[in-house]
Amino acid sequence: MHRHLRLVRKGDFERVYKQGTRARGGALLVVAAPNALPHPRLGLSVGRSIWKEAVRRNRIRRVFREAFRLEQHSLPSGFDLILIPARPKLDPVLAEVRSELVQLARKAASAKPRPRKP
RNA sequence: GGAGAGGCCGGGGCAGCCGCUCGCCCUUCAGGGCGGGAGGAAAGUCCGGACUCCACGGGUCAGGGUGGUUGCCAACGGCAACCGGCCGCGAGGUCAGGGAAAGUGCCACAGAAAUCAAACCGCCGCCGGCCCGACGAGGGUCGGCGGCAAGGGUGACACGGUGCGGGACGAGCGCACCGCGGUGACGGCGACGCCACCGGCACGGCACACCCCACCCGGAGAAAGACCAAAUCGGGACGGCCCAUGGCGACGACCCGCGUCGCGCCGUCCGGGUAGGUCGUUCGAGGCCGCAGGCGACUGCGGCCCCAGAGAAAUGGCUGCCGUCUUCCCUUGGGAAGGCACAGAAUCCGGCUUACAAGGCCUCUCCUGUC
RNA sequence: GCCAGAGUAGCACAACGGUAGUGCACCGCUUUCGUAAAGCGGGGGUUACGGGUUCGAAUCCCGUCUCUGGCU
Repeated sequence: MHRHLRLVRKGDFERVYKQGTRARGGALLVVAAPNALPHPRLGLSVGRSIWKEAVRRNRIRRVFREAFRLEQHSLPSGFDLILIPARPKLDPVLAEVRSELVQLARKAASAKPRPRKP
């Protein structure tokens, strides 16, 4: 996907974590924050605690990215979305991730921003 | 046919659609076309280098590493060939494999004794007492003196082992063979091998205990480092304004007055530097093929090829057909379901180590059977 | 990317190269009307794993795995 659809800067991640709203499902944890752009942007965070092997973490990133690519027009526009695996040892299935992504992104986007403790 | 030893290959294949990333080209700046796009271990980070920056006059010491020999290599703790010990009938495997007469230390328990030797049970001789016999010969027993280290027993290990002779019993006391040590000749670049002679035998083990000897080693690491450079902050230079005729400081030798400059504001420029960006960044001790040299590791020459370069980090998703394995079903023959490892580049090379499904190949050894 | 440290009974920890122990926990007994505490007795270990040195290894050496921590 194009570079402008991705979340790149360290500052962007910190802004979303600080101001964003969260929604959790069986496979995904979505953090959403408005970005003043006419399209959504994607950020990924897959740490070593999910899988020890790099291959498996790459697999999760690729499935998440593919789900975002296929559903980007069904997502609420003007939001930055950070996708985090909801639990360790996740073996992602594309169809489930797609439907859950749309559902959780809409839920998070409509929720009221709630200031989190630093 | 069975049981083994050593080494190697492999890492599913072909298409279609939708995507990602890099390079080149076209472009109406929307995009389009063509080509490249994970590994043998990319892994662990255990060694060695290249490349950067820092430090640096030399030597010694300290600290760390290596440890049969000769070679290969940019270098190595890697590799090759050879030597020696141990294991295996063998093919082969394995070994940090220098020094224990430079010094220090340790060797528990058991045992008499664990290393300048020593003697528990013992064996033998002499002397004396007692007993049997007869007061003798001979024998038994107790004590003393002396000789011995063969046998028993302890142990992981006990001044070498086996045999013969010898002797009161014994003992390298003598001899033969083996082992050990020394000297010399010969072969080999060398580790070492082999032969002869001499010595009757002493020098237990542990340096993967400290240590000694020989050789090697400066430190940090691409988040190294170089360049460009917003916003903000403060620094410097120049110009202008303001001087409330005030405040502080400097200068005009000193005091008073007075004057000039600066501290203030604005503008321009300069250098430092953060976010961010660019380079380093992929052509290299590079692959493949052939010829030549070498037992080999490897080297030389010639030809051909360009083979990932991301950066909150690309190499993906879906589908069809074929291959292969397992299970099940009807049983010429097919069908269905499920599976097809270990694992993901981050500056780059040379090794080592570890992980790895199914399958396949080469060489060699031993046993058995048949011709 | 780079670099340290640790691994011993269910838990927390000991152990000059010479029979692996201590406390808590567990089981049984004593004590009590009963329980707790206390006392006595007992079980429980491939010393993370695989090799090597040594007569002998938790300890020394090499490799592997796991965990923890640090720098950036």
